[in-house]
Amino acid sequence: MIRTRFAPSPTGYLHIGGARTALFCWAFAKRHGGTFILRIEDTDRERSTLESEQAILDSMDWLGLDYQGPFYQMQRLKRYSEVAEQLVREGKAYHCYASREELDALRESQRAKGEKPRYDGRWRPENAKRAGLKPPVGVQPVIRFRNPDDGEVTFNDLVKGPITVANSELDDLVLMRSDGIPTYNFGVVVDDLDMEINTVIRGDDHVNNTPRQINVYRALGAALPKFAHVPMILGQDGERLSKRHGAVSVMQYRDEGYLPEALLNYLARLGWSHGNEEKFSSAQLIEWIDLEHISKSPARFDPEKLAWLNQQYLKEADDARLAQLMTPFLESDGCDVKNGPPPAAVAALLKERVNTVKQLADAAVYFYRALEPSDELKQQHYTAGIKPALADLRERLAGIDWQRGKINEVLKSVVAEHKLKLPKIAMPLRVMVTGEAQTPSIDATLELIGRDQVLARLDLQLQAFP
RNA sequence: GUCCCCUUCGUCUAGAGGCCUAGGACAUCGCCCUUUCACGGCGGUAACACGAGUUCGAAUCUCGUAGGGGACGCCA
Repeated sequence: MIRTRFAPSPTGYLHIGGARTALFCWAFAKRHGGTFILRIEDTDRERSTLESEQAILDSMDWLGLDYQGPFYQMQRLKRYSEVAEQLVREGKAYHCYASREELDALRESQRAKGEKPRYDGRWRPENAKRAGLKPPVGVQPVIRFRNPDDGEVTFNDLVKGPITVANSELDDLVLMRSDGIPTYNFGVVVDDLDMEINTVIRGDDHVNNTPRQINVYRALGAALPKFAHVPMILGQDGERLSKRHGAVSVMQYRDEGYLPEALLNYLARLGWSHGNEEKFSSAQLIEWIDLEHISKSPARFDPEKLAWLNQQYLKEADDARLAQLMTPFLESDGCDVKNGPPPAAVAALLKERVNTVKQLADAAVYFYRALEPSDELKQQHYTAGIKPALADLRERLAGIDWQRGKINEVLKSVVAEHKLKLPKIAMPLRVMVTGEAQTPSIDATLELIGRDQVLARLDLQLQAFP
């Protein structure tokens, strides 16, 4: 039985890199009929916030990644110190009284000498004894793990293959801080053990932590989970993704009118592949997901391809759903949606011309209120000599059955009688009614806007004609 | 600085020694469709980082170089 987990720290919104990791964990668990756990790693009291936690939960929800939990590390404090004390008793960990200043100085001098900064083991019992170190009074010690001095740690990463690190590269990491809260490297191990996580899928940035954690597992006499480290997502410039790259949080994509299934699909395809498949559902992802096809190198985030995918999903999305998503945008733009054309019909007409729901709403505005054409458009399309034909058209539109086919007939006959080409009259008509030069086919557009509105707008604009 | 990892079109990738004169997708360019703009259809440009090996044969294996990323906290 596969058990995976996603363990974000609530120090910020859920960003797309985290979302992708969560997606892989989720899909992999589902693929094997296993369990996917959400664990909130809230041991950083400085930076953890309730808002962040909520944002993470909301994002998971919006993406449809269902989980068991959430579990909170701050509710398991007792358990960590239990395990840490046990390690101390067994001589596998020890108390360290070194001050932060002392450690900073140590690191700095090491760096200056071109060495890898690392704790020197000064409070290891035998060293402290030899040096005659006595625990300073009133200082709360941290608990450090006694890392093996020799040998090396090798593990077979399910994505990257075998990875080996010499123990001489590792130092004695802090397990428990002086305030009794576990550090990340200790918390994960205890939790993953207690929660029986057997497949750890997480970001690339944890590769270097893995050997340390493996040593802790061993000290605990525990069996190792399998590790799979997925590469990071980079910005378009190849730099680590950050706010400066624009939208990086899942919520932003929701707010800009992306569909969760599109984001999920894009994220899945970024750094993972199933042959040449580009567009696939979560169900298909679950069926196909495997760790072998996750690429080893970081991928750049491409907003254009996401936009394209979103458009693909938009095209086939249910009109009523789109109407619902689009309405708030419209209303905040001052449109009276209730008294205008049915938004589902509007969405149906526009959805294959836009990339996002927000764009959909932007494109729908003229269905709900008149937009004044720009001077440039007027100049371009309000040509001399065309006014009689337009006036004629206006009169005929007033008397027909208001439906697309009839509108089209009138249009054609006016064009014929005035010996014009269709675009010659369709363009000014379009601009007059919608204020724009680019809209869906004019008959369908007119039909939806409604006769009263169309006539009123025509009357107004006809005055502006030369 | 030290250690770990990575390297196929601009981007995401297929590729697991001969199927590769390297395939797909986004982007880009051109044509078609067309009542504008889209959608759609067709076609084009474009890549195995470099250098040595191994092999009858290498994008695929090995080594080196260069470049990129990551980690070195009482952060996660």
